[in-house]
Amino acid sequence: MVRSQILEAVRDALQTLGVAEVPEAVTVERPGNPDHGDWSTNASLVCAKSLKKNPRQLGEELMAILVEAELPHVEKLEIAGPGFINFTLSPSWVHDVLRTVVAEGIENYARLHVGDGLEVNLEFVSSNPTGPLHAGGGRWGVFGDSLARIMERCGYIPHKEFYVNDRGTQTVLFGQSLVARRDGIPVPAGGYEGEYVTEWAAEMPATADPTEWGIKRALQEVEESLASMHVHFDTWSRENALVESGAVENTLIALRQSGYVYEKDDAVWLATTEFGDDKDRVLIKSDGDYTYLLPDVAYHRDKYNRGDLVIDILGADHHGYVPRMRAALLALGHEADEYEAIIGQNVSLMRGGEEVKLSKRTGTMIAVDELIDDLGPDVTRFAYLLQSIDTAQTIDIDVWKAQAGENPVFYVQYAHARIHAIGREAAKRNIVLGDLAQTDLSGLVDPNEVAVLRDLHELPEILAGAARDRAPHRITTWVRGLAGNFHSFYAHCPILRSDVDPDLQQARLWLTEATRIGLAIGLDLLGVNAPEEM
RNA sequence: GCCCCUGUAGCUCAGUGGAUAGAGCAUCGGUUUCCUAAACCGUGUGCGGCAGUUCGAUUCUGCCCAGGGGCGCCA
Repeated sequence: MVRSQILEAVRDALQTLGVAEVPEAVTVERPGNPDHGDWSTNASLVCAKSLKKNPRQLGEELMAILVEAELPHVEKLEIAGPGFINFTLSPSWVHDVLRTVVAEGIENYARLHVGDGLEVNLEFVSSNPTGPLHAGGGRWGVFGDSLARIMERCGYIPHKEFYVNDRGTQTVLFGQSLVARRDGIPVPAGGYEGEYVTEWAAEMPATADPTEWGIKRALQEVEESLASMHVHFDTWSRENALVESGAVENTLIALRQSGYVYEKDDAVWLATTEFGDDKDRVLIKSDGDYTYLLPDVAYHRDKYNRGDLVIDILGADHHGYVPRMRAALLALGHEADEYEAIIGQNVSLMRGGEEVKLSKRTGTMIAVDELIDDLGPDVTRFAYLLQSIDTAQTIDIDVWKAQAGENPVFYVQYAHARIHAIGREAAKRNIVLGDLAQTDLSGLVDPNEVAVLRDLHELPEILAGAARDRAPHRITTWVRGLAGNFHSFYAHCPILRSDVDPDLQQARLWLTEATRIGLAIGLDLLGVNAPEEM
């Protein structure tokens, strides 16, 4: 679109002036200050040195070429500040944006191909099947699901997986805890003391295997919680299944063949320090049982059957785990760029002005269900996706509940519902939306109208950045901005009022239609409902 | 001690190698003879500190300070 046309012209001009390879640092950006035009390039600042010219002088030469090029929509060019070239465009450029958005629609606008069909395996949540999903796990669920949506729209083929550690110490302890609660005896040391254990123990049939039953019960709970936030997985993988299929033993053989396995103190070790880990790691304990690591390596190996790039989304408390997994995969011959770990910072919850501790074992935890019950799935998702995954998050339940009227989710949803309300009102007034091709958009010059269209123009770029940087919250930020500019437009620019010129009315109706498309795309990427009325 | 994340407005958080750093909440004050006021408009002492790289650093690098998380033959 416009921006890339300008950038191309700038790069061409630089080459004409003798810049053999135009640096990546040469960019075209939206200046913060409207006095600096619609677009601005730093080209002369970046390239002045290599051409041994001062930036203003180079700017003059660039400008002469750019004027010659007669770029579409460009009305004025000027040099400002230390040597920026500012482009002022006629409003017609945003009108092209409107036509593009409407023509491509929800399905195709901001549908990118940067992913080039790469199959990406995303593993997230993967909590122990020893209790309900806690609010922290909910963050990874919503983040992973939204990232998958974003990557899919960018041309990747995402595959969402949940890994179930249905084997090992924790699940056994959990089973024992259930039995203890059922029989009224003390929970074993390090066992699970949450209230849910007592509740579930009461449901447990006498004949059931406690560990097996407990895992099933917990998984059912977790799956329902995730589903209630519209988080679904393509594959649920079981640790036990990997043991039974021989995948774990095969992985051990493969690791041995790599030459990085050795025995010491009756245990089997992997020399992960050869790949940058702090210390070597045990694969098989001296008691003969696997550590967590070995089956997990087998699992990661298995995941490459369902993706060429494997991404783990982990909580901050697991970040120390990443170097050993990376080392194991490198030992098995995978390339460094085939594995990636996203570390999410922790979530804490506030209620009644106090922090609610999240621990399955001590029992003072808040399950995601409680959050969803209090806030609903849309608010819960939006709250989770409001900020960067790199930031420790505190969700104050009281605030999100109390704010119900002026909450960012409703603010955005209301913008969408408002557009539908306009449509309903238009029908009531027998105002019919005409053919866009026949519509004169030249009346859309109000700053509020232009602001909405500029937002829409930015979506593909924002989306690409969100996918590249694994940052769904950029979509949240963008969609809030679009909703805000739309509300301003609505307040300042009457649409259906009888004193509005018919041509302008049609143009504004098309503007609302383009906005509807943008909001629907943004909300869908977040997995938040776009209501037609509220 | 080592590793990861964070430090931006009273609070919760966005944001950018550039020319005047934003939003919501909170405060105070405005807006409705025809489109939903869940909205709009106005109101601000802020980039933890010190160096370095750069034409230019809040953004990149190093160190320091502060907060969170991790450093098991647990997961």
